[in-house]
Amino acid sequence: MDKTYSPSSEENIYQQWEDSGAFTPVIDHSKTPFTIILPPPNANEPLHAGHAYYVVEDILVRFHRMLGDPTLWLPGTDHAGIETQFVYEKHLKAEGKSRFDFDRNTLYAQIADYVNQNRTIAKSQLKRLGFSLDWTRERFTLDEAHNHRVFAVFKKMCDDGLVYRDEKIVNYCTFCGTAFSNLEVEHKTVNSHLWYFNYGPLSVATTRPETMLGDTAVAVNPKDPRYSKLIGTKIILPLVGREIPIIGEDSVDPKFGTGAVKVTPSHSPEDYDIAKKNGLEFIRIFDYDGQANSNVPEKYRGLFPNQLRAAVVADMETAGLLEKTVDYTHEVGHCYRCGRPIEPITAPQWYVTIKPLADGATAAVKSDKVKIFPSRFRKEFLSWMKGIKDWPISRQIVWGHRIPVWYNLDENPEILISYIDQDKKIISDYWKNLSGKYIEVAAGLQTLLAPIGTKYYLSLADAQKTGPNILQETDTFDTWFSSGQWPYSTLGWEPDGHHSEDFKYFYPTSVLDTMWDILFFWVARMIMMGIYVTGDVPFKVAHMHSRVLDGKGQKMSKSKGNTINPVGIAQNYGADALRMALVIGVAPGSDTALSEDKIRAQRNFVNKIWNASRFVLMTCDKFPEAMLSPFSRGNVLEEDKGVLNKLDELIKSTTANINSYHFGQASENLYSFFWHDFCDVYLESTKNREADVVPVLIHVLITSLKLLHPFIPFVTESIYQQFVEKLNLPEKLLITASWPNETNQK
RNA sequence: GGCUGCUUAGCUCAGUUGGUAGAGCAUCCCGUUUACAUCGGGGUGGUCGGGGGUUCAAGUCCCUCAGCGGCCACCA
Repeated sequence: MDKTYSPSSEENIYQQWEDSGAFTPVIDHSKTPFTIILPPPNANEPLHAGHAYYVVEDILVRFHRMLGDPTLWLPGTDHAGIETQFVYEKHLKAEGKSRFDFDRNTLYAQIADYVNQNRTIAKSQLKRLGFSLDWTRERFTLDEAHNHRVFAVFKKMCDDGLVYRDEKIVNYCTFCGTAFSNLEVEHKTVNSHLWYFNYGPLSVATTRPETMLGDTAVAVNPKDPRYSKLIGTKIILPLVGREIPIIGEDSVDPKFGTGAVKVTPSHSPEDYDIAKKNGLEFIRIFDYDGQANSNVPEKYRGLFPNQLRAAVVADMETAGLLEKTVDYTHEVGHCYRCGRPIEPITAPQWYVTIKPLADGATAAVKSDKVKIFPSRFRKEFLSWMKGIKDWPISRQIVWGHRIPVWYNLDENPEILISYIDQDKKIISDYWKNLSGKYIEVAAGLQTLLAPIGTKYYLSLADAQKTGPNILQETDTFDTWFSSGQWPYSTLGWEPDGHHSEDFKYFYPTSVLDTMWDILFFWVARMIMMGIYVTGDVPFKVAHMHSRVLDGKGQKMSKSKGNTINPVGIAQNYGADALRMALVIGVAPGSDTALSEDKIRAQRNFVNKIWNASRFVLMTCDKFPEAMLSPFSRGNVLEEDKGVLNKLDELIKSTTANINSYHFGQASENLYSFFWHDFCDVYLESTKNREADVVPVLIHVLITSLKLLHPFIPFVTESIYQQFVEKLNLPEKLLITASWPNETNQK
């Protein structure tokens, strides 16, 4: 053995594990399985330091494998809809192109190529970090099998009346060209202004002057004596000349601004509600690319919101109708992807009625059928569930599962179609003006926009029975609608009820581990959909692990240049050092600062284990006749009792700490025992002892290796192999060796 | 605005049911024919954010104040 541990052999060890079949469980109905589905990494970029936190799952999986449970850790990758398309569009931009240069099929194929390359990289990286995943069961969210399950569940939801289309206010990013759910909107504090506009008999205060062109009412509080007699009268909207009513609305706060609110139903969530309640007109003034449309006076058409704002304010001022401008700080929604302001806008979208699903999930969490750990996330979960809104599941992007509904164009001439024609020009027009060009339209199709109420079919065959000119919806599912079905889908749930053996045996899974930032996006959706589809929870425990920060406690980001490449670390210091550094002394769910110092310290620990083992092997060589005699708990000498008692405590505490997800404590105890109790004290004490110490030394070392193995699998396996050879141990691989029991009887 | 977490040694952080303060790194002294200098022995260093309360006993429970962070949220 070399004087220092070298991580260069780690890849060989991984290969040995994989070849041994240890990652693939044997289904045994007399035993309870232990199952984890890997949160599929996004297949759009190499892994980052956060992915190294899969180590939590590997610890659990290796622990249970050693306990003898049939243990499955199922790998996969996520197509990651908007995230991936966004990344890919950045590549396109670098080439001077954009998504508008391609028909949807071509764009999809390009992104698919890109993703396939990244999937290969991710797989090799996961292996490099030692994750004991069952690669024979690898999945991808756009696999045919997953696709057909997602579609079947959508159809089931339609049949159950849980799917509907509506043209509500949605969070729309005009740059990304798609709607988002509330979760994908980041609220940022913005220093802006309140503009006071004279609307004739009264004045309004607004943060969004540009939307006044779409005002269809002014609302006042009916109890406000200043305005109550104006209710029911009409005013002429400045700049536009349209007549709009003054209405009474309880939610208006008389103390804010002027106490009168301009109502823009198509561009403000609050105003949308007011309009629905009062039967107001909806005038959408922005198109989905963000430009002012033909509903505004000629001179404003084509302006983007910020340009329109300047123009409106200037014109109101010129008209003598701008009373004052006051500094005002408020929260504005921004696109979580591109960072631009979200435009609340009415748009037809597909929705899932969420209440029935949320009720099931809430009950499951309240009854602890799904335990959320650490418990503060349980509180967050329940309070979010309480206020949950219907889920907009459609996204106006290419990269994802295309929603499986089909339209007969001739039945729906008002469908708006964008396509690339034979001359490579983008045409955008209604079907009624395009009929006769079906083949060209279908070939160059980019998007279609079907008005609310458009008749649709849930299968292509059904649609084709009604006519020849059929197009599938171009919206895709929210990526979480797909990944929300990951647990039962990857295990082989089948819509026809003929589920796979895997599903029957491994579902519900044991633990779902992820970072807390996707508790609502993903964990909640999995619980809701899992219960709805299978009648059972998708996992019994949802464990939220820590967030990785840099050594100074700053969030890692490429722009800051403080990211850590986990594979680079593994090459320099060994995957074991990285793994240990991520878990040691970290409180459940808290942030962890990952510095190179910390990794180096753990590299030293790994080396310490290596050298202690070297010492034990040398002692074996010194007393070759003693090394094969078995360790016996019966005749333990006084001088060995101390270390054996501590070892027993360690077995007990490690087992308990892993079972209760206290990995930080478990690893700290292991570190402290091995370095101080075993090496500094006990090993030193054996240096002038005789052959009788050898069985004890071997016993304590091998037991320690077992306890350490879930945390630092490579070095422990590597050392174990030396002993297998020397002592001809019956268990040939540490990965499948048995977890220690307490042995020392006091 | 609602909810939630954090504040412990110079730095990064542990401390699971309350019982005389811990680790790693850094620092200082000593040590190398020794399994390991990616090491060993020893030391310096904290009135556990402030205040109050419960208790025989509080870093640990309760209240309050201050600072920092996170999540959620349609108030013009």
